[in-house]
Amino acid sequence: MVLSFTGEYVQKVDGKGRMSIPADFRRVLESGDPAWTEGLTPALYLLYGDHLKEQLHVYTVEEFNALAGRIKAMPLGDPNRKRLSRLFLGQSIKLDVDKDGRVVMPIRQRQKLGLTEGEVYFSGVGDHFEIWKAETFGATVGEELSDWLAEQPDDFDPLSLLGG
Amino acid sequence: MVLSFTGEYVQKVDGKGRMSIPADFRRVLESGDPAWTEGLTPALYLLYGDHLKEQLHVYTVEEFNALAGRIKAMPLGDPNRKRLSRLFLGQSIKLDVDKDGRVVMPIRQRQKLGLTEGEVYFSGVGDHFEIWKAETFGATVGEELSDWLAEQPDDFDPLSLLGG
DNA sequence: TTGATTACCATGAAATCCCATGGCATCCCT
DNA sequence: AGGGATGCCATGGGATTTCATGGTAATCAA
Repeated sequence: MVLSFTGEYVQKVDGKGRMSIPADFRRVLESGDPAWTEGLTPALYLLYGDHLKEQLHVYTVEEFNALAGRIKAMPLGDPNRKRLSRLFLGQSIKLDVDKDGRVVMPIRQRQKLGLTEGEVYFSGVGDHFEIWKAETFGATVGEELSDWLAEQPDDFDPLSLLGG
Repeated sequence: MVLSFTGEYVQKVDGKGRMSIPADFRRVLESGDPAWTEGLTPALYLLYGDHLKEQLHVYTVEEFNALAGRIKAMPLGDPNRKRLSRLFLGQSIKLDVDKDGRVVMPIRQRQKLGLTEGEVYFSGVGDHFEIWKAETFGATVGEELSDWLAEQPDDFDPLSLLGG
C-alpha cells in the first residue's frame, strides 16, 4: 500500500462553509483521482455516516471505489451488506476541490460537527483523513491522548506496543 | 536493514528553516527510498508525535512504511492502535530533500523544538535519527549521560551492561 | 426578487527554486 | 611528495511560486 495521508493541519472555515484542503492532502487526492490531470482539480468523497460520531472522513476517488466494490461483493442476503451500504454509500457525497484548493462543506455536514464557522482539524490516517471541529478534537481525542501519555513512565516508547 | 544511521552532527538552521541533512544520512535515506534513483533526491518522514518531547525523529520511506504496516496490522478495536495511528501517522510528514541536500522544517515543527534559527543536533540511532535543538540536547541528554559516566568506577566498561 | 450558492480576483505569508561561495577532502599527475 | 585540480559539502541570498484566506461579482433556485 502506498502511504498517503499523513500529518495534521488546522484550517479555517468561513461563513460560507468554505475550507482549504491542506496542500499535501490535495496532492494525494489528485493522485488518487483517475479523472485528474495536471491543471484540473481533484474530487473527493466525504463520508458522514452515523458511525462517525463527531468527525467526517475523506477518501480519494480510487479508495472510495475500492471500498464500494468490497461492499458490493458481499452476499445480497447479508443484512450487514445493507447496513454498510447505508453508512458508506448512502451517507457520503462526492465533492470537487475548487481551483483555489477549497471545498464547500454542505450545511448538513457542518451541523453534524456543530460547526457554522471557525476552525477544523485535519488528521491523516493513511488511506483517508479525518475532519473534526478543532475545539471538539482538542477536548476529546487530544485530551485522551495526552492524558494517556502522561500516565506512561518517563522512558516510555509507544513502539513497544507494536506486536511482533 | 542495509545501511543505518550512525554518528552525530551539528548543523545550522537558517531563518527560513532550512537545514542540511548530513551527507552520511542522505546516503541512508537514498537507499531506503524505493522511489529514489541516481540523480534524484530522497524523501524522508519527519515524526513529531507528542511522545517525542523535545526531539523529532526521521525515518526512511521504507522504514516508515514498515512501521505503518505494523500499526495497520493491529486489531481494529485495540485502543492502542488508535493512539499509535495518531502519534505516528497523524503526527508525521513526508519531506523531500532538495537538490542541495537540505530540507525545510515546517514552521510548526520548528516551534516544537523552540527553534527559530540556530543549530540543531543530529544523532543516528540505527533505523532512524533524532533531531534536537543543539542547546536543548546539551543541557538535557548530554548532561545526563556525562553525569552518569562520572558516577561509574574508573575501569567501567559500558559493554558489561550487555545481556549475555 | 431575494437569499443562497458558485465563480472569480486580491493579498500577505510561507515555501520552493535557482544560483553563488568558501571549505575540506580526494584524486591525479609529474 | 608536492601542488594543483576536482568535486562534494554546508551555507547564504534573491527571485518566484504556492498557500491559505478574505472579499466581491456573477449565477442559480424557489
